[in-house]
Amino acid sequence: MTVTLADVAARARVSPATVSRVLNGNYPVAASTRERVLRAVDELDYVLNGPASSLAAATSDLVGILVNDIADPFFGIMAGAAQTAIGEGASGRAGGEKLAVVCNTGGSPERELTYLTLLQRQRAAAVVLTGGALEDPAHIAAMSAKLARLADAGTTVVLCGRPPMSGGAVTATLTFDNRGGGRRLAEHLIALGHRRIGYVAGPAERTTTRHRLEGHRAALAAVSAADGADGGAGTGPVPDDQERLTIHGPYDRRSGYDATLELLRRDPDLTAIVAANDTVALGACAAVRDLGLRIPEDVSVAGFDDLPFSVDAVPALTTVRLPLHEAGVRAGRLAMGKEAPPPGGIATIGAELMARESTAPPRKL
Amino acid sequence: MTVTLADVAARARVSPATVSRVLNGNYPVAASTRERVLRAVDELDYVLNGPASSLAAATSDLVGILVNDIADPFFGIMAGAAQTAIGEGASGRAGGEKLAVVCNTGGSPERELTYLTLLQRQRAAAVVLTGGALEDPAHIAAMSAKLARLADAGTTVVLCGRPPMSGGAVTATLTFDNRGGGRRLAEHLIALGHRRIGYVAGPAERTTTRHRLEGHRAALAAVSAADGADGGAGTGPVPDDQERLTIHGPYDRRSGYDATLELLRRDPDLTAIVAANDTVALGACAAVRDLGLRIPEDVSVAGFDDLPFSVDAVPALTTVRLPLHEAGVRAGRLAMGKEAPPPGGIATIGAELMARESTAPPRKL
DNA sequence: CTGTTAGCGCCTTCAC
DNA sequence: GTGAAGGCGCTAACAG
Repeated sequence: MTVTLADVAARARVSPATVSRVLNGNYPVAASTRERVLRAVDELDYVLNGPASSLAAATSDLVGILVNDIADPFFGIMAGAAQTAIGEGASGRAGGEKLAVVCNTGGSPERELTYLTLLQRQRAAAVVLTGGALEDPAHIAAMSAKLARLADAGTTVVLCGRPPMSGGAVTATLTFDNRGGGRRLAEHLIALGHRRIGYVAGPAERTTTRHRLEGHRAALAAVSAADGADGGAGTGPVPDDQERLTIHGPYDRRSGYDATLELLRRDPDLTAIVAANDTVALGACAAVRDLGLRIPEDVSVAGFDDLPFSVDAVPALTTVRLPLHEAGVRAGRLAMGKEAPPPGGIATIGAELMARESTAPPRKL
Repeated sequence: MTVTLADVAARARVSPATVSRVLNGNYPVAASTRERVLRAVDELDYVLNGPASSLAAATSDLVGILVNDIADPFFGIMAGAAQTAIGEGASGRAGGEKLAVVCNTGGSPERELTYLTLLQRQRAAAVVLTGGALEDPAHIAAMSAKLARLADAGTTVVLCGRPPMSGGAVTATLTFDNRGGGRRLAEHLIALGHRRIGYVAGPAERTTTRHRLEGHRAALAAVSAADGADGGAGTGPVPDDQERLTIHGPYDRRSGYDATLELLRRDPDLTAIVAANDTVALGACAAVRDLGLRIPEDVSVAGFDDLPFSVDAVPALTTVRLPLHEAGVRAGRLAMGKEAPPPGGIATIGAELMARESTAPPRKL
């Protein structure tokens, strides 16, 4: 029924081993022989049996890319870039390519582990984990163990936009400077004169959430110390109870909307809202407008990530740019061994402030 | 080094065959035996060898989902929904799950075929193709042939948000009513009084592009016939040369921006711009604003898809809603055989007009 | 440079 | 309900 390597060998009048060699291209074969084999492959419309090949070779050409939310362009951009970088070297004829494949965990720790097991089962050549990690100690331990096993089995592990993990299982880590980005964004608002700033944070247990928030708080703490109790140059002092001005929620539009309504209810004198990311910021903008307030005259709003739609928001969204595409490409190359890991295995990727129209000096009270 | 099924059998004091039976769960095994085997699996931290298993069984648990652009939420939402639907039935312990995996073609026909070959190689259990198809006859023929081979090998093929293909290879097709959506959107604008409407279309050779445009043109042709030469109730007659008011380009923000500038240069009297999708519409909005025109007072703008950000655009974007999530879930279930195919194998999914603030009656001249 | 020989780890009839 | 044996299709030493 299905044509096998032996059939090709018969038609080309060579041994199966020779066919295997020309197909894998990692062994010298006479040009004329190769020619004959390739022709037989075409004539028979032969397709290699992946499982058989993987079984015999004890490796596969599968590369897994794990993302938290495939519907979020934040992950889509990174994953697409990584997939492209991995798919390169395509000889057109589906020769030695890897099958780069993205797996959507939906942010669920169980599914994250399940996917890793599934990939382990397939003897994946490499695994790329993208985006923030969960801070639950049990889950971290489970992940470390799982990654260690994968590495043992020869799978390359790359982290992209994710904090470093202890243990030697990880080949390379590309981590975003979320803390620095958060800090610079807050400093930008402070420089404009803002002191009462609401913060719509992401899910509490995620590293990305914590780091961005820490950067934000650090900037506020610094100005608080400098200004003294009188509030310095800005509109009053930095409020003491930052917790009250922070609301956690998922990384979606709805969370931004609801949290912003609540923040402005708790403290109608807020002059700015900072959101966990651009999507959340969009929701925040909608809430501000629905309250009859203007952006940025009445309330400034800022996001994070600089997704493609952010520049088209009205007013254009002030945010922090993360080089998602570049990071994805690099992660892909790292996973394929096309690029040497950074010194120490860890590279920090900068986050750049993009000051646009959604932030401005606060209205004088 | 790596623990095999035989190791588990030895530890559980049963035969390899028995271990296989409890792992696959498709054969009666005594409860006590099963218990013992499962314990051994846990103690040894055994992970099934996928390739070996697939080779012996001649099937794999891999399911491929092909998308044109993973960074576009249009595809992300469908793919995520499909992946979730396929991943269901997870017994928690990575038992009988499928490995649902998304492949990004980047809209390239070669990569589409390459991915199918790769999936064929892996003996994928099912393949879901999402989004519009290329209309190049050669590519269509190649795709049909490839899908036929996949189907022959036992792979289920499902089309989601894609036009039907001839040939019996496809198990089920879910196709969007792009034509109807385009028509209803145009009718909405016509009812508001618009007659001179610019159209920023997608890539010329894609079915989605053509169908949406056809719907649009059909509505205009109808009103043109009804109004007669005097222009009827609207602001003047429907222009004859629709080609001149149509510009093709990729499905991205930039294309919308550039094409809109060009359209308004060609005909400054346009009262509305219709975009191929919401992302393009965002670019169109930016261009209109940069020309110093107001939306919708000076120019109405509309999109297609109703992606999550569209409701937060300012003004909120009039668009056509496609039930992407529902379609994705259904495609996933179809791929898993959890749901019977629609009668005739083809189901058309409706497209609903979402009239919002970015469209209004044209200013009187 | 090419052919021969063993398995890779598992599933699946068959017997019991 | 369980064990024994053969083979799935390919690759990787070895020879030659």
